[in-house]
Amino acid sequence: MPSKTATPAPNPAQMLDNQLCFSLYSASLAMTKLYKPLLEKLELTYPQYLVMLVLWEADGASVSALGERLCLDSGTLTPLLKRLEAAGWLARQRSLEDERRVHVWLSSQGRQLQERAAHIPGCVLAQSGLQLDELKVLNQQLKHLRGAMQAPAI
Amino acid sequence: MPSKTATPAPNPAQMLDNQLCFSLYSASLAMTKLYKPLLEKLELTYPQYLVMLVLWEADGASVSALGERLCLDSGTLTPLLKRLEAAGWLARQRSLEDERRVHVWLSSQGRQLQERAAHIPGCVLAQSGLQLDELKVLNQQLKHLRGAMQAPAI
DNA sequence: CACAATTGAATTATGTGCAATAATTCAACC
DNA sequence: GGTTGAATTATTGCACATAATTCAATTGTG
Repeated sequence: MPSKTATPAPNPAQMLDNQLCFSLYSASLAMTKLYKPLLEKLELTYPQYLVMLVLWEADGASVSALGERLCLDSGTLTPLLKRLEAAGWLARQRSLEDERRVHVWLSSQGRQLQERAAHIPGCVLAQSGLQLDELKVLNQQLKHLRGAMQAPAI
Repeated sequence: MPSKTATPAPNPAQMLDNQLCFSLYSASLAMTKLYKPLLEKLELTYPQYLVMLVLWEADGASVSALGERLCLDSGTLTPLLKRLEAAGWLARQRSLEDERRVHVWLSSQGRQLQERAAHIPGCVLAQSGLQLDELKVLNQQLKHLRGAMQAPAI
């Protein structure tokens, strides 16, 4: 029943509990699950919610601008945007000036959704059990980490 | 070209840069991309690598034990384990004591892979630009956050 | 022992992420 | 004006994640 050779080398650097990557990964999945019941009422998925956040700040952004802001590429965004368009939250329109570009415009329903979603950050904060200060610090640390990881290899 | 009503209410709580959820989400995706070139040489995906980390610590774990450890369910793990089995890293075997259970055993190649993967944590640490201390603190904070988010709603 | 409830894994359907490729358009040059 | 090269989006294929369902095996209860 036990493996022939017991764990050959209990390398601490290879233990799951010591992996920042796993904490990040599992915390991110847990966060998505936390949002799910809140977003279901708006009929949004979590990545769709992120797109709406961007559009509430910058309506009319191009697909590539959305991608840059969210660190996602068009292969992810195009079908996602089509679903948001089918749901009536926005419209995609090819730019007249540069027909390579596609811009995304909120519908009036899409703009109204901002108010209906205004309670969500507070709900999540409450559920997380963190103080606002802690949250801000962690947010900064994670932004810093993301920046470091996106930097080109030396 | 601009939207009819300019941003109706610039609610700071709804701005992308203030969302811990997005920092978490984007940092996690960036982390996966950081691992990708390292794991490609071992022909593992990132979630597959996590499974291997668990098995190197606890060979013969059941599917449900793996799921509990990794916060993943059988719908994710079953096809993933089948791919790892097809690649020759492990074997799945139904328990004789309780035939509902399926246990996962490393092959000798799977055990040998641990050494071939031993350099990865160091590579990622170097690329992240963090000091080991910072990393440990962040790891603890994220584990705490995950725990809070997994706690049942009040 | 009978039988309902529970558990564990697999299956199915939907929605991301991402790499690779294709198609289209724009800009610059000849 | 036509052509070439770069930029941008769309498409395709694969691998997760998750919820919901199904099915078999086990456990608990009387």
